[in-house]
Amino acid sequence: MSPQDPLKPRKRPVQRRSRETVDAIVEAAARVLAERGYAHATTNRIAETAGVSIGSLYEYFPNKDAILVAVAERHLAQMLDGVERALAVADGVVDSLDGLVRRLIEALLEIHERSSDLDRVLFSEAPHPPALHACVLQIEGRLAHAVEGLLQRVAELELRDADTAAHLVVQTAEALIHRFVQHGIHDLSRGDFVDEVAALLGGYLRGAGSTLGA
Amino acid sequence: MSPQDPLKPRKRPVQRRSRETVDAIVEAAARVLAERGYAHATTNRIAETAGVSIGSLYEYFPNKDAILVAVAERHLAQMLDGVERALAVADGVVDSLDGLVRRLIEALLEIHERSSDLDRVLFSEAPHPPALHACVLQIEGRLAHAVEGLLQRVAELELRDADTAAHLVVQTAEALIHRFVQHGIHDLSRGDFVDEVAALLGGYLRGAGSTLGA
Amino acid sequence: MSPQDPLKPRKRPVQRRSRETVDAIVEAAARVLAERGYAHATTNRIAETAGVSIGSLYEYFPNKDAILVAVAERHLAQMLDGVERALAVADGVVDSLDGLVRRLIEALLEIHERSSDLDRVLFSEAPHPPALHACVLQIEGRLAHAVEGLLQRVAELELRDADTAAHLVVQTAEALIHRFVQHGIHDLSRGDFVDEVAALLGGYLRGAGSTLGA
Amino acid sequence: MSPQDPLKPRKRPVQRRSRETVDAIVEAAARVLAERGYAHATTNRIAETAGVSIGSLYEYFPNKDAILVAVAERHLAQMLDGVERALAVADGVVDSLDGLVRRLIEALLEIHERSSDLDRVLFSEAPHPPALHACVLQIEGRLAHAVEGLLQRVAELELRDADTAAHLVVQTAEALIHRFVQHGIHDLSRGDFVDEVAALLGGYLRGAGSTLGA
DNA sequence: AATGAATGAGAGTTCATTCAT
DNA sequence: AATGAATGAACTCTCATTCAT
Repeated sequence: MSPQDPLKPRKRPVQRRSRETVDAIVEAAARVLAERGYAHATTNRIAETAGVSIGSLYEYFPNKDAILVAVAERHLAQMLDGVERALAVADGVVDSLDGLVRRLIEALLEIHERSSDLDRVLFSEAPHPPALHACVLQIEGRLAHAVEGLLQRVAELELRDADTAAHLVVQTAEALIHRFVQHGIHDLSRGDFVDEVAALLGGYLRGAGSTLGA
Repeated sequence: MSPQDPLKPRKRPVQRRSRETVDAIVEAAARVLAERGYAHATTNRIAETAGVSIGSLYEYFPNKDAILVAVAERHLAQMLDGVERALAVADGVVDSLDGLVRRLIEALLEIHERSSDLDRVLFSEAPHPPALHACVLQIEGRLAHAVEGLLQRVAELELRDADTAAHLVVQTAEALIHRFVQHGIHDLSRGDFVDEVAALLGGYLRGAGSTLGA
Repeated sequence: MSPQDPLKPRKRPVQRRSRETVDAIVEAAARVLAERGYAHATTNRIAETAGVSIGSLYEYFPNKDAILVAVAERHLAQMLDGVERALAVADGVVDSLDGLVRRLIEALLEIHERSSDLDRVLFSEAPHPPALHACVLQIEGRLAHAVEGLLQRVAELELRDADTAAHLVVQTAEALIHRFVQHGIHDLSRGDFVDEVAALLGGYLRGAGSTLGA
Repeated sequence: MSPQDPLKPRKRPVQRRSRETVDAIVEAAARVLAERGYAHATTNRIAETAGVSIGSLYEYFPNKDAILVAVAERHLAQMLDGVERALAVADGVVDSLDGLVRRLIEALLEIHERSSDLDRVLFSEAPHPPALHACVLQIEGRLAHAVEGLLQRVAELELRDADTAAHLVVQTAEALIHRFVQHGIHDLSRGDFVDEVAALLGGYLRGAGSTLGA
């Protein structure tokens, strides 16, 4: 009745059957997107892959982009989950800066490696409706927040603006890792790449207190 | 009829008139892509904007992606040109590391700001055929090479692997600046952003000799 | 399963609850048709508005057109009722021809004004299955019959074929009033319009005896 | 480039070939509409009937309703033409009121009889976008104007407001004839129907001078 | 060399209707 | 008697590409 947000799922699936349908659609969409790219991921193909009629698909999603957003949301949530789990190990332990940075890089790297095709489609190829962008922002914000919390426990650091530093670290890691996974960087091996990024971020964080303060 | 590279322009424009037609098409494509996005940049629209019939467009380009590649090539060449020009000022002068890094950041930032719409379309929205990717690689390689040359003149540095360092610097700067121009980073002002990136890259380069050497 | 008139309601609603459900559906359909037009009055929307599941709707109506016919029947019955009530006032009184004609026009006009949206949808926009047409015929017949009865009491008239005259009067009034309410006629004010139609019908009736007789 | 009127034909057909294409489409649309009704007159069916690809159809018409409007415009123009031709005979001759009225009725009747299917679809079944309505208004206006001119030559008449009278005559004749052709009126024969309408309009016009003046 | 009318596969989306629950 | 998830044929419309002129 109300002219609803054009990218929000159409109805809450209340019954178990419909919940499964929605899951099947999102799952199928992720696969089709990863395998064929955005342009060839047609709604009919997604429905077929999900083992669901096209009508059912449109029962739950008002249009193609809404599916895209749902896929991205699920994917980003999984990513965040993975990284948080990886960082959580450090929670009790007093970690060195280098250890922390490397754990972050490794976690992000593994996740990107596991879903590189979907990553490419979702964050390079597909249109970025505001809803998707907002979702990315939120996830990166939460990731930065988690990193910030850890940074403040590292004895050797005295950051002037931990918030900004955390954001820049996350953005830099994300961006470089995305590039590395997608098309490599200057033929660097995986190990060398990690070393370089660790050096980059470590150097930044060690200097960040004085730099901004200067 | 003969099997030909499907993304290379169809004929060498030998005559002057042809050359102008090709230029007009590429120019028009760049404008249409920037203004309407990849999805709405139809070949008919491009031809119309170029003041050329759709038939003529296909005389010079075998398909839509070939136009895309041509636009990207031209755009990247202009970008490289701009950065090289900006860095060239430093050629005679013995520059400080910080000065060099900031000049690089400023040059890239200005260029991205000037063409942010086209950048977004070309590097986020549009499909990335191998030919385009190769082109990007080449440009980034040349940029890294230029940066490497400058790095070796900076007295304070003793890089173990200047080549890799230069590549990473270029990639990091590129990636962060692209993100900053497209959707900002954590509400950082332009000035603060430049400071942070300078700190990031400066710290890396100063530490790079020992880190890799360790 | 048995071949059944495809536009007749499916089951006699014998029980009270069923009767209420049917009424709710017809009422909802009338509203949805008036508010969104035939093309956007989907059966799902009607069921939802009626507070009934789509399954239940199809329990009582074999298809969409059957709902349409039911709405039209109810609407026409209400119209007839209104006009008959308005004319009934004249029953005891010996009315002048002009008074009778004006009362008819006013009654029809008011009714059309009250339900102009539904009128438009029902009689202009929607398909006219035979069942609907039959219904219209019947109502107009009864209306003509009522008018005929009144005409015969008007002293000043001596109609040769009161039946035909009554039908023509009703048809003309109906048609002109429908047009006037839907899109106006030559910028005539409501009052002027009534005057003109009264003149038209009055003139016809006064002349009808001799004209046909000639 | 400009966001054009969504119901205006897309391009002026300049070359002869395209002019023929447009004509074929409109002609085919008229036939398909008349034969299958609005709901089943799909754009693909129209294109196929016209012997033209669906792409070509959308080259010249931005959407389905634009075709409808084009059909209506052509049809109305033909109708107007026919009536004007029929009335023109009276131009030189000093006609009696009854003669004039009958000639109008006959002309309209013949035209409606010739295209009753299309009439039904165009004016009852199909949606009435404003563009179509404007077109109807214009034609009826011109028809009324022509009738008004003739009325003023009829010696026996002294109309107070010839403009309004002409409009009402045209509207009434139109409406009744449309009904008569579509579903008959009270089993009246064609001849009787013409007599009745002539009586109706004649009576009105003869009385119109004094009625309005009263 | 250039034109632009024509093509048609295939896209996203709707909605009357069915049927397992 | 009632539900509402599921269906899928059919729709309108787009656009990269071809080819007769």
